[in-house]
Parts: sequence; structure tokens; C-alpha cells
Amino acid sequence: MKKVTINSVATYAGVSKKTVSRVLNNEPNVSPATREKVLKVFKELDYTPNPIARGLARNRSFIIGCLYDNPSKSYITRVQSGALEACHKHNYNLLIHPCELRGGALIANIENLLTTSRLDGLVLTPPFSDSVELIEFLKRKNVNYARVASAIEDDESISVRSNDEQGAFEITEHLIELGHSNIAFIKGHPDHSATEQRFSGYQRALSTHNIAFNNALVAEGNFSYHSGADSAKAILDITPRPSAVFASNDYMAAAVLKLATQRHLKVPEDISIAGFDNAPIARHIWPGLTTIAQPVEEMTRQAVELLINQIGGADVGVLQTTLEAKLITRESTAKP
Amino acid sequence: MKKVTINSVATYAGVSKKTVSRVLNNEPNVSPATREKVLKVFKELDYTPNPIARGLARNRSFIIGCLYDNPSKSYITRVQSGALEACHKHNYNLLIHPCELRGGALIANIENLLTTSRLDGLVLTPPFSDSVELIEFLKRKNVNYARVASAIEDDESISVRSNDEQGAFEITEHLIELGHSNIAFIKGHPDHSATEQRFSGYQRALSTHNIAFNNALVAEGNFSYHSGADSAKAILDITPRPSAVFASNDYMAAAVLKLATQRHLKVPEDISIAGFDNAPIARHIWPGLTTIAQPVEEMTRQAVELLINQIGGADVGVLQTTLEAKLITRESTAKP
DNA sequence: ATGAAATGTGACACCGGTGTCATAATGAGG
DNA sequence: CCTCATTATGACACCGGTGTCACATTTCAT
Repeated sequence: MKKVTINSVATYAGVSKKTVSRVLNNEPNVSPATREKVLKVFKELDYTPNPIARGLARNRSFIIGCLYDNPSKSYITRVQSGALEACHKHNYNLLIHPCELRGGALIANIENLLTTSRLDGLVLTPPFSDSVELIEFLKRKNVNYARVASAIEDDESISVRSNDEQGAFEITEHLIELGHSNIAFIKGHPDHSATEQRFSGYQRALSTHNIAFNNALVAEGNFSYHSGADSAKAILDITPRPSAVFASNDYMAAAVLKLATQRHLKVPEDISIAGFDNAPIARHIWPGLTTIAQPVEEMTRQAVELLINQIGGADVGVLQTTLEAKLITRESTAKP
Repeated sequence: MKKVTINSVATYAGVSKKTVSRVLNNEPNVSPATREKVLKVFKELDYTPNPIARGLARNRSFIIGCLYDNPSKSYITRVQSGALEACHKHNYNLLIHPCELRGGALIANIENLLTTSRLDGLVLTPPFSDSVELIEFLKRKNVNYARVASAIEDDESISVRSNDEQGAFEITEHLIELGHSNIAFIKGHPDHSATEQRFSGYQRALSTHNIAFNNALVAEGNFSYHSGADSAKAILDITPRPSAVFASNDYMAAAVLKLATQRHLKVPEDISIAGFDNAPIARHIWPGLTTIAQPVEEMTRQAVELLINQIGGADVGVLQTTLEAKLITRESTAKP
């Protein structure tokens, strides 16, 4: 099968390349008759313009790259879903690129990515949105980027985050108001800024309600289900057993719930469990998890939309936004 | 900041574009001295080649597109993970494109995708891997593609599937051998060929063990958790209550488990539950789900690898492979 | 009818690389 | 020292579009 290019169309239709290009891009100043004629040839020859050539001429690829390194699959799915919504709205496409923050190869990896595929912009999700090294590199390379859920504030780039500290405060307060005071906490991955923020919200709630912070009640997780299972073991063995557990995300909370159930503890009668994120699993298990609904899709959608506007050369106005997190109470928390 | 192109490098280094290009691509016939010189200029000018220009010249984008329309998020995550592994191994990138099979806009949507971004190949996941309309279109457009978990056999294109019928047979047989005979079944999405195959395996197992098939025990799901919850209601209200439920995927099985637990039924003492896929949720809940481990990542990895070889012009040899599914027994199934 | 403005069209350079081929420089063998 | 093969290098066309600008044609007010 012979390739159909803009040249063949032009020859066949008896007009110049440029006129074909005009029809292709719906530019004005083409007579209706000519336009019709060219459009007919498009159909006849089954012509599809070459996006690469177009990209070269316009210096655009209409592709956004999404960087992630996140143990929580559902978080990534939600990120993708928000990013895709914004992309498709503007006729952009999304390229996904998981990679590792640690190991020293990050910059080389991203450099290779940019060499392999021309990307108009990059969405950085945690923990990349907090990587100063990466951000410096992108600035130097003049690559457009948007940060999702980043804690860095003194940066003039696009950033959409949610209020993790406040969310953690509220859910801890919810437990306290139910009557809990012996509340265990499971931390997230140390590379993620959300980890520190959620921890800090937990501590602030305790202190606000005059409950002494007890480091023995804190377990180190990393947002993965598996780490939650390990932390759960540690926590359920504490004497006296905490009457409530607040895990930094729903996966880890689900792991606590599973172990508690295995040990024939009744949730929430014997122990209350709270999570964070409002991941699907929070409502797929019984009892459903009390959690903080974090607007992951919406954050990403907004970030990508701003990014695309910026790429288009528009004046984006407000670059940095903070969305609210919301407490969702389900069956996993109750009075002790 | 001025753009650094191959021309600036050439001028600065005092050589021709072509020589720079040679160094860039590690081609032979460049004297060590010249190579050194050019490499030094790369560093000095912080040069990054333009992938689009390269793509235009070579007629390659080194991007694979992944099509999906699947209610199960974890399935998609696994597909992506397998596809990415193969892509990165060959220095390709992955662009994701969820879209709808139904609605009539599919072909236009894909046509637009191909117009927007030059893709070297497409991975079709269910239900697209069974869409004759789409496959015809891609053939006509001369687009390389690979099918994952497709039931179409009389096609000369790349296809990697797993044995769904056999998997469903085995898990049903497992229930029968435990002593169950009143086994309810929840179907998957009607657009997916796996749905028919799993149903067929269920029926074959019944018939092999001389158990009469009873259509009243069959509920219509669509692979989503939500549809599983609806089916669960219907099934748990059947009198006499089935002693076991086999759901066509783990999400729906999890929904059955949740409702059963809510109704204070003990699993597996009062009712056994089996799923399909070995999705993460199968081991994140208690009791863990007995299920069929489907090698989703591996299927996709192999499919993409074959696809990339084909794009590279290699003789791919065997185009169609079937991988085995494996029974995983956990706590959700037991004697009635 | 006439000149100015608006509209339609094409020639040509350009985007930033790669492929082909001719030619220059180097090295081995006699 | 010369010939011939080998290695190194560059000129130039080309990939398939878009941007600029010049020019031809039409429209419209005077």
C-alpha cells in the first residue's frame, strides 16, 4: 500500500500543499469549492496526516507525560483518570512513565525519556512533585511541568494540592470525639511529603485535645498494603491494645482490618480503624472504612489543565491551588 | 534560552550535521578524536536531540498505545505494568487510551488518536481485542497491533491469551469436589469474550460431574464491584440459598463477600465464595478469596514484546500463545 | 469605471533530524 | 613510492507537514 501524504493529496486535487494544509487545519481563506474538492480527495485517498511531521513543524507533540512511583495502585489509577480527562478535553494524549525516585538514576532516566519522546509537559505526582533535584533539572531543560500534591510552596510553577494536614487533623479529632484517646498511627512512605503532613495533623489533633503524644503508638509504613500488614502486627500486640488505629492510607487501614478480623476482633466494637484517601477498597470491604476523601482525580485534572494552558502560551493566572479534603464516616469507627 | 539543535552543535564543533548525527547514534566510522570533540560539545551546550525530528526522519515514534475499556481498575494496572516492562526494555514508551467500545464513536475516536499521535503499534485489551470492526480498521490503516486475551482465533495477528475456560472449569470443579452442588454463578460483562468462556467452563464442570445446570442460579454482572453487589443481593435471596458462589472476577466476588458478611453469614462456613483473576483485593480481604490466577502482566508483556519485534521488522515466528491459568485456594472456600 | 481592501492560492524556506552517495584522508601491501 | 582498499567526513536531498510572503483574483465603496 502506497503512503498517502499531503503531496499526493495536493497533486491529486490539483492544488498546492499549502492549500491542503489549510483545509486540514480549518483555516479561513479557502473557497468553499476548493475545500470541498480537497475534502473529497481526503476520503478518496483515505488520507491521514502524519502527526510527527506536524509536530516537527509546530514544535508540539500534544503529549503529556505522567511520572509516578507510588505503591498504591488505586492512587495511580485515579491520577491517570484525572489527567486523561484534561488531556482528552484539549486533544492531548497521556504517556505514563513509572520510575524510581531513589537509586540515583532518576535524572538520567528522565533525560532518556525526553530524548526518546518529545513531551509537551510533565505531571509530577508524589514523590516526584517534591523532588527538588528533578524540578531543578526540568527548569534547566525548559520543560513545562505541573506538581500534584506537592508540599513545596516557594516555587513559581503550577501546583495543585489538597489539605492533608487538615484532613488528618479532622479524622483524628473524629476519633477523639467518639471517645478514643489511645490512638495508634501508621505512617506513610518517608519520601512522600503527605506522610509528614498527615502525621502532623494527627499530632495537632492530639495536642488540641490535650492528649499526650506517645511515640510507641506510631508504626512506620510505606503506603503499601504489605507494610500495613506489618504495622498492624506491631500495633495489635501493644499492651494495652489501642482502641483505634489511624492509618495514613486506606490500603494500610485495610490490612489492619484484615488482621484484626483474623484475630477475631470485632471492628468497630473492639477497635476502630480509620484510613485516608477514600480509595475504592474503603467501600469494598466490610465494615467500610472511615476515611478522608482526597480529590485525587480533581487535583490532577486541574493540574493538567493548567499545564496545557501554560503550554498553549496562555497566562495561567493563579498557579497554585489547595483543594479541601473531606471526612467520610463509614462503619469502621465507633465509640470505644 | 536559545534552542540547541544539531546545527549549533555541528557549527560549534566544526563538523557537519551528519557527523554529529553519527556520534549521536553511535555509528561506526567516526574517528575517536572527532567523537570526543562532539561529545564534549554535547555536554557544553547541554544538547538534547529532538525526538520528533528523529521520528520524522526514521518514520518511528517509539510509542505504543494501549487501548482499554475495563471496569476493573486492577486489571488495567496489571496490563499497564506488563506493557511498560516490555516497552522500557526496548526503549519504547507507553501511551494510554481508555475509550468506549459502544456508542458508535470508537472508530472515529481511534482515527483521531492516530491523527493526534503517531503510534508505532497498538495493544488491544478486552473488549477491544475482540472487536472485529476495530481490527478491520487497523488492518486497513496498516497499523501494527497485538491482541491480549482475545477469543478470535482465525486472525493472523499477534495474540496472547490465557485459558479462561479451563480456569473456570477447575475452580468450579474445586467447589464440586468440596461437596457443593448448588453453585451460583455471576457473569461478567457481555462485551468481553472471557465472560462466555468462564461461563462455559462453569457449565462444563457441572456437566462433567452430573450436576444439572440451573439458570436460576446465574446472575448477570459486568465485572464491576457495583454489579457484583447487585448480583449478590439476587443470589443471597434465592431459596434454598446456594452453598457456593463463583463470580467471574474478584471484584464481584468481593462484593458478594461484603454483603454476606453484612448479613452475618459466615464465609466459608455458611457459604463459599470464589473469584477469578487473582486481583490484589483477593488477598486484601478476610477471608482471602479462592480464585484463578490469570497471568495478566505476563500476557501483556509478551504481546507487547512480540509487537515491538514485529514493528522492528523481525520475523516474529509463533504469533499466538495461550498461557495457563492457575487455581489459588484461600480461605473463602470450604466444605458446605 | 476605478482604486482600495479583502480574499484565495501557491512558491519556498523551514522544523531538526537521517539516508545516500561522493570524496578526502589514512593505511596496508608490493 | 605508488596503488588500492578502508575509514572518515561532508554535501545534499528527504521525511511530511506549517509559516511567511508575494501575487492573483474578487468584492465593494465611490
